[in-house]
Amino acid sequence: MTTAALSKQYDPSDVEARHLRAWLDAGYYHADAASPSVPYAITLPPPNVTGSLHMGHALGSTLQDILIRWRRMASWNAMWMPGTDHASIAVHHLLENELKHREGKTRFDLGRDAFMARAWAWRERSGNRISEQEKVLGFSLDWERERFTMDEVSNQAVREAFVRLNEEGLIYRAKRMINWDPVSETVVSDLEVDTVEEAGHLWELRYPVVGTDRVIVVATTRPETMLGDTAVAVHPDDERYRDLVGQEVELPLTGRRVPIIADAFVDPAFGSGAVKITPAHDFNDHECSLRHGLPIITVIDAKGLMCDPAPAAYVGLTVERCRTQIVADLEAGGHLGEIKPHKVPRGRSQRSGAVVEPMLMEQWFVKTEQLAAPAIAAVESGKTKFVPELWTKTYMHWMTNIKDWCISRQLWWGQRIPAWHCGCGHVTVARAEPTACGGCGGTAITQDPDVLDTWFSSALWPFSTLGWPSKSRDLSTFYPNAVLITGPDIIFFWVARMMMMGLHFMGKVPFRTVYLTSIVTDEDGHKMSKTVGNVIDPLDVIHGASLEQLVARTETDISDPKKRATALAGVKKNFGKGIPAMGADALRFTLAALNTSGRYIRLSVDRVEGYRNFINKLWNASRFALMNLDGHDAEGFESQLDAGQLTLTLADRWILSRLQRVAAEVDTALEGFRFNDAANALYHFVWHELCDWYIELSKAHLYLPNDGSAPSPQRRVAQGVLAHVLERTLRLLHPISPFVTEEIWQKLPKPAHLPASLMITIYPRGDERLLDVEAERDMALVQELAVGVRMLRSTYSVPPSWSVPVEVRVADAATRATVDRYRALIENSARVTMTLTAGGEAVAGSAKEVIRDVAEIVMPLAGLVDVDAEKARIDRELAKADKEIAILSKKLANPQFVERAPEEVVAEQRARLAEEETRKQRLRDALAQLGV
RNA sequence: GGGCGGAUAGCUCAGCGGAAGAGCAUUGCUUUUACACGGCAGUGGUCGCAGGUUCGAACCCUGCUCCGCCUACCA
Repeated sequence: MTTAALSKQYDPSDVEARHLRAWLDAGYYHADAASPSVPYAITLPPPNVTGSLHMGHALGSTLQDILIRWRRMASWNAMWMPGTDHASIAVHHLLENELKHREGKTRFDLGRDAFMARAWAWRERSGNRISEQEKVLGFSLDWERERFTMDEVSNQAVREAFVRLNEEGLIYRAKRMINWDPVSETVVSDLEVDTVEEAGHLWELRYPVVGTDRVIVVATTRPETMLGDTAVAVHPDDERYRDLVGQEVELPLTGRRVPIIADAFVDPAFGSGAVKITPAHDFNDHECSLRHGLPIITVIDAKGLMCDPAPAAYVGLTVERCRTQIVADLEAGGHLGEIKPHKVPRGRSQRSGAVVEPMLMEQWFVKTEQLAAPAIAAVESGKTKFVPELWTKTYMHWMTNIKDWCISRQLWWGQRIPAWHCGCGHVTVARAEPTACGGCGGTAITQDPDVLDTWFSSALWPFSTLGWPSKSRDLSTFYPNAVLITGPDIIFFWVARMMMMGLHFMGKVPFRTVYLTSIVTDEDGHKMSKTVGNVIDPLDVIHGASLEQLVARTETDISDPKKRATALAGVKKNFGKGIPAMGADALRFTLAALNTSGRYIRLSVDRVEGYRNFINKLWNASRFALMNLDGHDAEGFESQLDAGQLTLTLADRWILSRLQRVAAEVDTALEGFRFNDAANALYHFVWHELCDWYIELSKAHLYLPNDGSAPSPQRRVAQGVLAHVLERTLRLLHPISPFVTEEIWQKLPKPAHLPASLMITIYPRGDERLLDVEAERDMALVQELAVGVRMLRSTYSVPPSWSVPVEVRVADAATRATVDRYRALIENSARVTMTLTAGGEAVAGSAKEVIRDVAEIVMPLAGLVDVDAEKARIDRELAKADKEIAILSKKLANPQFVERAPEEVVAEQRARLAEEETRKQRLRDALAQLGV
């Protein structure tokens, strides 16, 4: 055997690279749309080409790969679609930042074409880096199909969808209040704005009422917008102002006269009960202005600077500076009332961090009401299900309150809106660039400068990746997808929109299940962030990284010196010892095992180390197997096992039965997306059953000497069962940890008919017919007795070398027969020699352990027993028994329980009471024998 | 303001109507030829609080207290 090939500690570095290449070369990742197998498709949420993969990607993709590898092994036609997203605004932000810091330029200095060239170069680098990382993590994506949201096929799909929606009247262009990002100089959607409460002030402005000596006081958090005020509003029922409604105020600083109006949206209890109305720069005010036909005066421009209709003194000031100036000027004029500190909800652009300015602008919109209805119905009827189910509510809530979707962006990196403007005012929307205006026939037409919201192409992704609008074989085979796995943060951005577009264009839901992953945080529950210095990079976990490397990278990554300092402090605190290389398998196993239905996964290097240890345990169990499989005839053994021709030991029968159970458990768990249950079931099986018990017990047979040239029959069976169980276990583990399992599997002697790779073996399913209940029951007794003896040995510090004689008192003939039959197993694993008795005499100076109501272990330890310690231990046991007895007796004494509870429950409780009473008696005897 | 979650062993979390579980940490013992990234054996919990439903509640219902996350036009 090739024992020399296996090192004591598993080293993932060369193993992973080797199998990765082999799988790719063999084409195992590819799925054929023409395959007769049942399709199972997943579309990878395309990562943004903004950089590299983070832990959130690693989690989501690991879960997807587990499903894909599992289904592929279970003979489904499993297809996993890779791709990347152009991430319009995110890439803009990134490149524009770089431009600003490195060259001191804006994108406008550079120009559209040059900027696009840079963006393409960036996407090339980032896209390649991402796919390399995905390969390193072992993700079995169908690379032949790799796509990009801005490739030619996707562009075509986008134009087709836009044109159709336009023809159907579901796209319109209108001047609306929108959120404006004055740094990126583009509209952003409501979803791209984070509202945070920031400390600010509430200023009271005193507006004189025309023709009276009265003053109406309005409260505002944004005094500078008073330059664009066109009314003052009060509540219609507000007694204080009723007589003023219909009159005018004269605005300070501008001298403009504006009306006092009554509108029910005003809350009389807030501030003074009077509100200044700035229709061009506030959502509420704008709606109010529409109700009252007020003029709209824009005083803030696209760069966030005060502009023309404002008095010349303010033009060109930033909003903040203008605010200070206005307050000073108002005060000078005696128009300022009280100033109070106030928490101001302030919208900030998610990407640029700029304070978002509500502005009135012409934009393109998708009408969502009609599109949302089928998307709501599909979830209500269960055509698409959310897992965990609680997300259904989030989706429904959004969908039923959906607003029209603003799809235009004043950016360059993205799909250009397929609309051409003409001097005649007509807008021509077309799939291909038109040569003439569709209205007047004139040729002086120009394409709309705007690009589409990134999420427009993403919304089409589940079918645009399959060739839509062409009617491809891929489309008919792989649409709808089986499942979508993504983070809950993009339910609105993406999931909802794919549902709408999928149902609209394909007539079917895009996926049957939406599985929402947890969010990965650091071990304290904080979001991982470069500037905090708590980011665990998946590649660092796989390949390892020294503290020096982490520090160096942080230094180059963060240009702001202040942020760099906090980031470095974080890195040093969190990764003081660096990150050991733990391999992709360990990381994947960790992510699967920690993925509960909770909302967060607190990840730490320590956690991964725990599962790295598990991988190492598996490695060493395999190493042990390979060291002891000389002469093993896999082919012959398998056929004899199938034919039931083998004489199996209790341990053999038990582990084979347990294998069936764990296979069934894993199957059920994966079926229900309970990845943690699957991972934990395997962890427990490998470590605490296969390693702790089966391997230990099998040593007695595996260490038997070869009888001449041939191994002894007992040894052959032990070899066969070990090899068999290990081989099936590797298959079960493969979807979670593909590399180490493939590596071991390749080395394991196995029947010739098996394929060339573990990846394409058949996934084991638990077979109930192969369960051996009797073996499991007997083994449980063996384990209890062995553990009981070890406990006594440990308590009394019996040297490991001393094979203690013990008396085992058994309650009945059946138990006696079982214990007797498996005597060797117990004696071996507990290093003890047993005498079986029916009970009886006290043995002076002995320690005793009671095994339920079936047996007692008496260990004679003349002179060794610490009477006080033994008494304390037994007292503890007695207290437990007494407590149980009290609860059970009370229950059984309750006539209503006996009458109303199901018969089997009552019977069970009676049995337990009897058991506890026997146990108690034995414990009391033990105490009496101690002579205390 | 509205909505949704969470509160279970020192930590992180499973369990979600019929005997309190795991991993890590911790305490002994242990370098025995698969593994010290190991082995063996322990310690550790009136399941946030208060009511209710039930023969029976960590689990279902109500209220409360903390803690998260979405979401919203109190200027």
